[in-house]
Parts: sequence; structure tokens; C-alpha cells
Amino acid sequence: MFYRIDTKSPTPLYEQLIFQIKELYIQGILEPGEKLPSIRELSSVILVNPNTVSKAYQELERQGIIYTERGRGTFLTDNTALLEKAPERMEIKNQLRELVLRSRRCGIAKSELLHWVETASEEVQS
Amino acid sequence: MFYRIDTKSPTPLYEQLIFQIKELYIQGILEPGEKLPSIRELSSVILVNPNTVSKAYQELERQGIIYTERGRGTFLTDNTALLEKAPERMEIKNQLRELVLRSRRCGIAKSELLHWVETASEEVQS
Amino acid sequence: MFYRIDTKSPTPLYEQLIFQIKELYIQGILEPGEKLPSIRELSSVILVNPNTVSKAYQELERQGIIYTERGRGTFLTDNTALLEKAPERMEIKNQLRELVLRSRRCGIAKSELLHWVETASEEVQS
Amino acid sequence: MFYRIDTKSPTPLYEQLIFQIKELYIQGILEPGEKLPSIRELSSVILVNPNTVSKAYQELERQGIIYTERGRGTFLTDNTALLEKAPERMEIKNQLRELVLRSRRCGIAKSELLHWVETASEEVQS
DNA sequence: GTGGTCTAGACCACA
DNA sequence: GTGGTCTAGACCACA
Repeated sequence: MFYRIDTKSPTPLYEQLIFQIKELYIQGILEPGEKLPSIRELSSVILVNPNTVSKAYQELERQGIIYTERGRGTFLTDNTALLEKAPERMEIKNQLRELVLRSRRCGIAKSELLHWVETASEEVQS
Repeated sequence: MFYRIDTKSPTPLYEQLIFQIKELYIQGILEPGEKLPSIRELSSVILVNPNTVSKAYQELERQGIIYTERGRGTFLTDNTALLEKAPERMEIKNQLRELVLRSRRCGIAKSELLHWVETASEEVQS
Repeated sequence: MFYRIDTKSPTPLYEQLIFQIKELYIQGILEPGEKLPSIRELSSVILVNPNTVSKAYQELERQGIIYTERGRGTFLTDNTALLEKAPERMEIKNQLRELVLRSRRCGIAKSELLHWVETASEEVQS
Repeated sequence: MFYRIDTKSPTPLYEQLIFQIKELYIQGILEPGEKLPSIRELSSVILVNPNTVSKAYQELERQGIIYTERGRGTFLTDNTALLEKAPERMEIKNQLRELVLRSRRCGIAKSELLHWVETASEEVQS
């Protein structure tokens, strides 16, 4: 199984799950239309409470990445928007890693980087 | 007064204070050796709980940016490390803003960017 | 075959079946006295669990739309009430669609519309 | 207090809360910028679990109706979009009630109305 | 005090 | 079996 969770990370478990499922989808390990593991199944695999998995699935549904059929399970949509953006996502991720590296050499705290991302996001939004 | 905080920002108030004092120092608005406002004074100016200001000052002292003389107040150190790094800080901040902009066009959520900064920080650290 | 269900719809499958059989009846595609497919046959055609078809048939029988003759099958009744109401049903359906359209322009969520239908139904009932 | 919940309604409690807060806002009983009761406070008033209130608040935040300041509480935004749409909302609500009434006279089940709202919503979306 | 996350476990409608 | 809702209660960072 390729689902994994880090309980020591500051990122909430349900967000880790969201990011990971997106990543698996982008990498082609999960395919459009494919059935995801049931909430109970996944929760027992990654040793996390079913509610936590449910929260992740609901957020993914809100984002249009997955949909649920009542009584049958949860499936990936045919939404290919994510797939198309995959290369640029990768690039952004890499450049971000580089910036983090340089920040460390400058003595810039992680919290300050996070704050800059926050403020930049607000600016961009308006 | 130039101290200002945004209670609506997701960045904790005490961190906003830390970042701002650093910024004022880098920009030369606050100078080495200068006396900072007392905790009570500052907290009444920016309408924040004194504990919050105190927490910011403690962290800045831990970072060697300020020091306290009992009964006299808190002062900026002569630490010039921050000043030397000013241009690179600026550059990192700008590049970060650009990445945020591109992320938005890719449909990458802010939470995902924050998570990438987290994971990259962990990698770098080890 | 004209029976079709949408597993992605939030409407329960057995309700979709009910509505569809009524619709086929109203449109004259199914006629009074006509024999409906057996549970097993229909379930294999529309790829649905036999229990689901059974539940739909039971509800239709309860409503007096169909009746069962043991060992012979299920048949549509001569009940013409549905047929008489056909034009008004159509009109209501159309007006509902218009309201949904206007709602969207107002930013009213589907969930809110559904809730209003619920509350209005309760009022009317009492 | 004006917050009230009907545990017997088929509408989930957290959705009832969402609708009610919107309604109170539209009617001017709650005003922009005003502080909402804390999660714990409200949950004890309406005798509902804090998690349920939290879920409602989070959805309202996602919709841009409220925002939270960490450690301080939850507040209504200055978003006036809802207020501007108030009259049309009212009208739609009333027309919906009328349709429900007519439906009852036609023998149309509540479930069928709900289904029509669902299908119309899908059509409109695409 | 505030909200956010998480666990454990119940009950429900639906397939 | 499936997901959705809800309760009870813990722990956390922050103000």
C-alpha cells in the first residue's frame, strides 16, 4: 500500500491525506474513475480515525477531485485539470525547496517563510 | 507609531510582532542600541494582550536581536547579521511572492504551499 | 430499453426507479395493465442490486401504481389519477427548474433549496 | 436567544445552523463585524455538540460569511452580497412554498420534488 | 478564554 | 458492505 501518514508532522493528518491522494493521482498511480479505498479500510491501513479520512475525502469532493456514490464508495473524477498542471506543480515545488534552502542560510525562520506565503496569498487574492 | 498588527491574519500575533520588529530594524527605522517600547506601552498601542508582546520579546531575545536590562528596558543589540542579510531576504521574499502567484494560476491551494514549505524545511534540517 | 439510472446522482437509486416508472407511465410509454420486467430481469438490465428494484416496486405498489400477481408478475394498475395530473406535474417541474436557475444567480446553495422544500412540506402537512 | 434547532428535521443540524445564521444576518438581527457566540457557548445554548457548531462555522467561513480570529472568536464579515440578494431570496422561498403546496394537491411526493431540484441543479451547472 | 484537530464509537439510509 | 451525521471528550496553540 502506498498511503502513508506522518503523525509527527505539523500538517494536519487530513491535509496530508489530501495532498497525498492528489500526488498519487498526478503521478498516475491512481487513475480517473478508480475506486478509492473505503473510509474504514483506509483508516485501518494508515492507523487513523475514520473521521479523519472522511474529512479528507469530503474536502477532495469539494475540490472536485473525487465523488461518492452512496452505499458504493468513493471514486476519482475524470477531472484532468490536475494532471495538466502536473509539470508546473513539480517545478513550483522544486523552486520552493530551493528557496527554503537559501532561507536557512540567511537565518530566516520557517515561521517567517510561512508568514510570507500567507501575506503574498492575500495580496494575490485581492 | 509604526507598529501594527493584523488580527485577521492567520499568522499568530506574537509572530507578526517579531517579523515586524526585525523588518523595522532591517529598514533602519529601528537602530542598534535603540530602546524598544515597554511591554505595557506597546501592548496598549497596538491593542494586544501584554502576554503577546512579552512572548514576542522573549523570542527576539532568544534570537539575539534584543536584550533586556532589568529595570531599564529592552534594547536592540548591535547584531549586524540581520542587516547584512537584508538584500537576500528581500530577494527571497520577492521570489516567494512570484511562486505564490504562479501557484494560484495552477490551482494550488495555499495550504499545499504551506505544507511544501514544511516538508522542505524538514528535509533541509536533516 | 428505456430504464436508466444514474449512480452518480444524489437521489437514491430506488427513488430514481420510482420516478422513472411513473414518468414512463405518464408519457404513455408504459400503459395501464402492462407487465413490468421482473425484479431479476430489471436489476440485471440496469446493473443494480435486486434489493434496490424490489424496494422501488414495493413503494410503487404502496402508492397503487402497480400490483403483483403471485407467480405471474407485476403489472401497472388502471389508476388514471397520475395521467390526469400530468400537465400540472410538467408545469411544476418547469417552474421548479426556473427557480433553481434564479437561485444560482442569487448564490443560494442547492442544500438551502432542499431545506426550504423540506420546511415548506412540513408546514403544508400540518 | 434566537438560535434554535430542530432535531427532528431531516436537515442536518449543522446545515440548519448555517441557514439560520444566514437568515439572522439577512434580517439584520446579526450585523456585519458582529461577534458570533463562541462554539462552546452556542453549543450549550442549543444543546448540540461543539463539533456540530464547529462544522457549521467552518462551512460559513468557507462561504465567506464569517471569519475567525485565533484565540479571540468568530465574526461576521462585511460581505454585503447576501444582504443585497435578500429580497430575491425571500421571493424564491415564497414561490417554492407555493410550488410545494400545489405539488401536494397533485400527489407529488416530497422526494420527487427534491429529486427535481437535484436534476435541475445539475442541468444548470453544466 | 478562543477555535482546530483528533479519537472512539454510535446510529442512519442506502446498495 | 458504503459514506454521513452526531456525540463525548481529549489535547493543542494562541490571546
